[in-house]
Amino acid sequence: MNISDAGARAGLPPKTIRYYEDIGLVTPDRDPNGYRSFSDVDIHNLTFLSRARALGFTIEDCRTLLALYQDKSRASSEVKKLAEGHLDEIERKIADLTSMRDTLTHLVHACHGDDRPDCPILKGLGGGGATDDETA
Amino acid sequence: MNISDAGARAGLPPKTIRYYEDIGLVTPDRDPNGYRSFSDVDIHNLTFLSRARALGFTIEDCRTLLALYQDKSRASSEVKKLAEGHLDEIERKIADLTSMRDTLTHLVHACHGDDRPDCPILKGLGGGGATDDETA
DNA sequence: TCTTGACCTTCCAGTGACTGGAAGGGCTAT
DNA sequence: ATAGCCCTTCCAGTCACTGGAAGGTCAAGA
Repeated sequence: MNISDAGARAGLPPKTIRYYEDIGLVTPDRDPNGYRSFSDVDIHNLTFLSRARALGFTIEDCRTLLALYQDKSRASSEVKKLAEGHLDEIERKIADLTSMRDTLTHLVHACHGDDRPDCPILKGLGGGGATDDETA
Repeated sequence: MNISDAGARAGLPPKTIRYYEDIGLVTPDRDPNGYRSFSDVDIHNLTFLSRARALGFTIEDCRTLLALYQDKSRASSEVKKLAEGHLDEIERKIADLTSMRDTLTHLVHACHGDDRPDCPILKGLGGGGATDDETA
């Protein structure tokens, strides 16, 4: 199967698949004309990678996960440990973003947003964080 | 003031400040020996940038915000529009991460995590998403 | 005076995970 | 033969820094 069809099945653009080959995540055969030829196993592995990436695992995590996937004698604890570590990372990112959102929501709500220059958002960024009267 | 002290006040590493100068966000004076010399206004602008970056605004957004900050006749609606756009982006990221977290949490909970090879996490990534018995 | 150590300077390269584009070759249908 | 689409490789760019090398400056201490 050609790279476009493989990509359509795995849910990945051809460019990304070439990149994955570059960094050694997949090793498709080649047809006599030099075209990559993807087997069912290749497609399967690409789909695995696509899903793992969609869950936010880094490429290096994906490399490890794929190796564990192919190692029929792996310990599930290894997979779980990796997944839990990633879960922690996701939680941390959500917490960071939520904190940003809360601060920004506060500032946006305080800004009337008309054609006058007075702006609590800019005050919040430049000043000490007060939105109107700092002498309270 | 030297770059290290300026960085300490603004909450930015010297490297980052040099980078900000490279891309034209700040333009500190120079002492006769070639060292950068940061005025109070420079520190203020750097602090503004540091806070805006901490809220997740891109560098280009920061450039725009800084220009609006310095333009005493800006319309607050422009600032608000930019902030709301960024807020939408943050919400989208939180939604993406939350979806990842939910899926991953489900998989992690289904995995016993011992020294046996059976692993619902890998099954979820490789197979159709089933965690144990697909013939149900 | 000399040296040490901490600062400063510029410039180059690397990060992560692609993505865009150029230049050139292959395949199929008309 | 030609058009149009696919394939190939290779190079450069993204974003916001960050690390490191090579070299200059300055204040304090022996």
